[in-house]
Amino acid sequence: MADRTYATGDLVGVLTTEPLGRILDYRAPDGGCGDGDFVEVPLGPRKVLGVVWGPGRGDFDPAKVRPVSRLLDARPMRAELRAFLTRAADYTLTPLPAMLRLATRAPGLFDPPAMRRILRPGAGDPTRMTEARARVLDALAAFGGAPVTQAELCAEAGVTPGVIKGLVAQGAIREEEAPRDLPYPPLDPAGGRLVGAQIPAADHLVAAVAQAGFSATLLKGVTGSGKTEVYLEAVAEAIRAGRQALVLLPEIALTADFLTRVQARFGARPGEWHSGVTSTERRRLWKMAAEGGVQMVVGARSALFLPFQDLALIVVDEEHDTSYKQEEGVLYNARDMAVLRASITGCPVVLASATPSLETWVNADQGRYHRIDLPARFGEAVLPDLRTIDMRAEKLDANRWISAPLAQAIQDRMAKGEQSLLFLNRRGYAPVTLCRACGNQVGCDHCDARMVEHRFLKRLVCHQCGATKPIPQACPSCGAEGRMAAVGPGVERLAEEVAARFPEARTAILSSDLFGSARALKEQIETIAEGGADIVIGTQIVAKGHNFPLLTLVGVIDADLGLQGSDLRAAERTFQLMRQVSGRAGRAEKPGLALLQTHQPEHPVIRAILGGEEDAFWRAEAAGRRAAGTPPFGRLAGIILSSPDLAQVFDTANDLARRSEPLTRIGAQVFGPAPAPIARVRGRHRVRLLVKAERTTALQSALAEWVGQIRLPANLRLAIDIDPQSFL
DNA sequence: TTGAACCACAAA
DNA sequence: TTGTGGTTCAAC
Repeated sequence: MADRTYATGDLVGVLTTEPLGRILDYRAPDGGCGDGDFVEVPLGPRKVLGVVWGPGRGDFDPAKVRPVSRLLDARPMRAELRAFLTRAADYTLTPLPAMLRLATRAPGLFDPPAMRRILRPGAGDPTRMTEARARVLDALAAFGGAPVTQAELCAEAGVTPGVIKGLVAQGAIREEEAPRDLPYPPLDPAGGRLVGAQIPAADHLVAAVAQAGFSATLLKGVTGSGKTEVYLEAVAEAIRAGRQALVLLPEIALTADFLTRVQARFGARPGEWHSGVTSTERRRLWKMAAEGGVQMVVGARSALFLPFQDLALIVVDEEHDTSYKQEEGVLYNARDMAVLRASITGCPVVLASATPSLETWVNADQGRYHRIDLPARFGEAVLPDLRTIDMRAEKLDANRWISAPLAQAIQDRMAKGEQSLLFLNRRGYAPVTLCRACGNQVGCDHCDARMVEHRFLKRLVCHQCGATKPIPQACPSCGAEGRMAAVGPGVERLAEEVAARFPEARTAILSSDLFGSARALKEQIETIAEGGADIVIGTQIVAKGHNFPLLTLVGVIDADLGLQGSDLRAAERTFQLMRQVSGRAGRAEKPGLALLQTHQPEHPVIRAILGGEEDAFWRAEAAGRRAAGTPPFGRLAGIILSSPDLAQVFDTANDLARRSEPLTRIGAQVFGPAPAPIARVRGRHRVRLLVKAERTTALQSALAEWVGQIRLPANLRLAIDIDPQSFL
């Protein structure tokens, strides 16, 4: 769609961020406007943000059409981003205004340009050189003349503002006024040393960037194979071409580590985008993305909606990670949307993982994606020796979870000064608190979830909604005193067992809820990497890209955990998690060992993990899914209805199920309604329907027609989840 | 999403 | 009659 311009008074369509069903007609303001212009328009008694979205439809009473209030001071939204928002809205069945909100999520975007104070090297010398002052001047020089704020310089040099003030007073640093939103320091693409198989892999990606058309590549390589270095070469190519690159990471906790690596490679930090970034910084990055003042952005899934001026490459790192799926508000999978954006933009997308998702594996297998396999490098991590411990043969005391062979292995590592990691994917102290008198389990008051004891917080916590309450002395159900018992292990409790059995060991727990900030977590990780702990106890979080060079043993406390339930992806997820976690152990000079405690050592997933026959495992999974007609060979959509009124949700859901004609017409099946996996969350009852269709059908339009048949009661919410992560 | 308009009902 | 709370509707 080519951009049009409109003369003063012409009818234009404006998309606002208000949840209205349609694009509204306005009159172009004095001086005219063009497609993509950010505008402020009157809406009822209010003024709201909008984007000019094509010519007006002219079907609204001309006397009631109001003029655009004003043009906002921002680069117009490019046709490419508008097309992406439209297609993403259509695909996810999300109203377009909600999509626009995702793309304008930075405060103060349209404030008039403001100035702020920046620092530059001055002509004078400090009267007295102290260590802190030297650090400041070094840090300032390191910015290479790029504008720096006082806060940035303080952080970089590790000093308080007082030190800088002193240097300013003495003329060693000069203060200047500069526009508030500054370009990011330039990245230097030169350098980059690759070895072995990295070289042809990087060549391929660099060529794809240079060629500048859409292509999708699966970059598969185990931890330590140098995936990151390889795709950073593709980023370097984008920078050399004066264009922009986006790297998506699944988790904020990973960004700090990653930014350091980028800085080491390119000499400066890229733009950083996620929920933890200050609003000032977000506004700066949003503007610089639009103006070309940032060459590389590292971010969480929402970075996909930034208004890049000239995007040349998208990388989705750890593409299999489930946190790419947005599960609240607008429901989308950032990995899939990244592919969509790349195809609309016409640039390469690289999906990187050691353990790709089945969808990506199939796409590569069928030739839709190019596939590059990186072998482990010499001297780097290699897959450890994997063995199971059959827990049926182990007789453990009550409240003990570490088997004798595992304990012995830990003892051996300690004797050698090496580290062990115990992996248990359960936060808190104990997953269940029950009354020994009546058997009642303490649940959340607002959700149908059990509350998890967190001894660290001295409270019970609902992992669904976050509500907490004190650990009861008397049973809330039968009133019996002192009969409450903690049942089952969480990482905190496992730590207790470790402390009892290895009193001389230094232990560390890595669990997402134990750290107030990403920084505290990073410090803990660094301490461990430097050898500050003998035994590390961790949840999921340890599976994600942290390197512990001294680690040679991984003990998986409960390898069966992920296999429970009838979720289709359970096998896939367990396989990935076990591979990732066990991949943490060992390097060539210090071989690693991974011990999986399991009650079902003959389970096909456990055997596949042990056998290391990866492609065989994927092929078997793919065959199973193909036979069942489930993704990626069929399509699914989840419909979640929620309301405080239980009867109302069921009535509406049954009503929907009865009117399934628009779906059966395209050969789709409707299952349900059934209570959602967690039937009540935050006081709202949730009911779920599942729609299954063939891959090639027009599922979205049928769904829209189907849902459009019924009028929703006021406090009932309906969410459509295309390609749900979990389906049951 | 927001604000205004509308309606029912209770208090006075 | 006034006030209050909840629901419904339009917005260009």
